[in-house]
Amino acid sequence: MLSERRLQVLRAIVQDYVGTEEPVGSKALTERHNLGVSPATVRNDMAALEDEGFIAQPHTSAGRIPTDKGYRLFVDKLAGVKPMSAPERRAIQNFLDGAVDLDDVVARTVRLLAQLTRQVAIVQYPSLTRSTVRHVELLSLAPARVMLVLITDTGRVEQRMVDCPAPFGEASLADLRARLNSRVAGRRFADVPHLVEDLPEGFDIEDRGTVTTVLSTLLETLVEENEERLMIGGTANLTRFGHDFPLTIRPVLEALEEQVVLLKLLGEAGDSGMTVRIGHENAYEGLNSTSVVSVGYGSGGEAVAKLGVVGPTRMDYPGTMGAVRAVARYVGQILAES
Amino acid sequence: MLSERRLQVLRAIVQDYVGTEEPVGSKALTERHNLGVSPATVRNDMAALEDEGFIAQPHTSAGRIPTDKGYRLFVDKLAGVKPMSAPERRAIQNFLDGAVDLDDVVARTVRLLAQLTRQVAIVQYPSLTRSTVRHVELLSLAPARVMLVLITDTGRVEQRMVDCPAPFGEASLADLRARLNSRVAGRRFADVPHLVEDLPEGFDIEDRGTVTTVLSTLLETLVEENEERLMIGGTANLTRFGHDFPLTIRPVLEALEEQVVLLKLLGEAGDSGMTVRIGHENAYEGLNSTSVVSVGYGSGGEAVAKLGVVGPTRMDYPGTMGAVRAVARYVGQILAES
DNA sequence: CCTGGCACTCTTCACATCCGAGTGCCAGCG
DNA sequence: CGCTGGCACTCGGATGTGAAGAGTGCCAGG
Repeated sequence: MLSERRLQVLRAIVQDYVGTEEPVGSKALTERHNLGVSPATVRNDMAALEDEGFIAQPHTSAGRIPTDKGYRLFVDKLAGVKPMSAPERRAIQNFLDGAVDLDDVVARTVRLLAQLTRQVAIVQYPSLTRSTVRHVELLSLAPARVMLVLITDTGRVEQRMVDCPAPFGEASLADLRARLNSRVAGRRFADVPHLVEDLPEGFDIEDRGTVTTVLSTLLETLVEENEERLMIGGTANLTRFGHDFPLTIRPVLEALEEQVVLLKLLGEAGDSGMTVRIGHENAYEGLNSTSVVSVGYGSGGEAVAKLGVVGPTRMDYPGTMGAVRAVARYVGQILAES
Repeated sequence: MLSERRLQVLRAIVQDYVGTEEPVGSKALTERHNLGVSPATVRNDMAALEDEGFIAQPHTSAGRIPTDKGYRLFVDKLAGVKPMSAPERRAIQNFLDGAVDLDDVVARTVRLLAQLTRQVAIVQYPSLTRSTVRHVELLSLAPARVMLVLITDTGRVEQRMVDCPAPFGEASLADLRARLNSRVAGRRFADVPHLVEDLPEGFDIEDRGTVTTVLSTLLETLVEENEERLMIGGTANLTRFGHDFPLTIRPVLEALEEQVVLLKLLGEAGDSGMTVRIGHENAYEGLNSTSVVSVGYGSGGEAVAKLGVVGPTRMDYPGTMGAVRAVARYVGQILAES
């Protein structure tokens, strides 16, 4: 086990490196932090830390930089979450309060996160399956064409066109709409499939085909992989990434374009509490030089989606985590109000 | 006026520079293009072209590169639009045909454009005001809470929450819905404002406030600046931008985050036909080292929105223009079908 | 008007050098 | 036993020099 001082040395290395972006040497360390020991002692500690794999030297005669393992220890044991200041919290709230609809909430959240953390922000739309049905609407656009609109309690609206196998009268439509809503309104989307199972049975034989078609479109919309959407922002912050620019940034931009990758990324993160994935802990190779900080947010107790940021492994973890947590909290509040 | 040969020299310079990304000299030119004259002659021509401002030297003893003015001449007079090959056209069509809703169409279009041109793609959602109303739906979510849903013939759906000044009965709602639709269905959104002007007058005094509120929300939704949405993609292509990376790419990424800037960008482009804005022709400073190729697209004769790409001024103009035009054409077809 | 020749200009690259930050190790001290 | 100062060593980054090469402008001659 590492001695207390060695942990302090590691903490100091992480903090300095995050601040300066340059390998930090023993002398600089003793000067900037009063560790109460000489550079030589620190050098011994550093050698030990390097043996354990917490820090590394870019080349023989340079200072040390933290490894992914070093950051991991730092995040787990050495650093807390830095709470937002009161003015910051107020600013967050004010900014989010101005939103007019869900798209706007998400868009504002992305901007906010990107600005606060100076990193790339990712915000997932509230999951349908984890939300509650507020209303299901059916509109007849043509004799055999129906538009299906799902509305959740989080304000999300999803619509889908349905081509019916047979013309569907206005009366039948109203009937279906009423029965459907009486069954599912107020219920969780996840429960919808078995709530509507036997619905077609109550209809005339000639309408049954259409009812079935509408329902299957409804169920399709709820399939996990279709229903996930997200928004990203702050990609301009990637330019502050580091020195070996094109090589690092390229795969990150590519990853950000692949919603599938991002969704998986957020999906892998723990369901409750904040998750920090550092460097190679990320399954996707392009993100091996980044860290992802994510957390679930929700209107009530349960998380309905996640949000987070992607930044260089060399990031201000306490600050980032503080910002992410605070934003998630306020977004949850906003959603609960609407 | 420039002689025929000098124009050919300019064309050759543009083509070579676009291909190699390196300043092109007189000797290389005569070798790669059979101009039928010697390097010395070309040198004279180049000197003339430089005097006129079409090309420039990065430094005294280097080859020439085209200036914005040079590209402009190239695009206007020297190059055509390179049509897509048959397999390419088929691929475009296949790819777009798979879309399930408007969001999907737009998302696929962005991907497609980015892939074809290897540049950053921007696709605007069909403008509300330039589309036709298919249906206006009103849903009662709570006694004094109505959801307004607008559906266009292009498949776009916009929803807005309305807090009513007074409870609004289901009957009144149905009444309003019917009257509203009979007035505006099938009409252009742009005409909606004066079509509904006197609508409140037909209602009981106690409902009139709510009707007015609903209508004003409807009109707000149509205000130009609110109703424009767009999607971008292919930002990873920015990494192939050039050498002086961070400096060029940063402002571009920033511009791409500012939807306002992009909308203005597309807005400034001509309404019909393809527009190419080269380097400093772009009003927004951050895009001074990029060119923007854009064109309107629409389901029928008239353009309902625009799409385009942003790339380095050093781009393959004929190819890019060909891709942009082809994609716009097919998107129009898809929208018309839905 | 075109051409070959020529002197000139600059950038780029390779190579050599120097400097300093940082290290590891060791002997000595508390 | 752990901490310290001292010291030799390493290596990367900065700086400088020189040669090579690409490209130019200009001029005299066809």
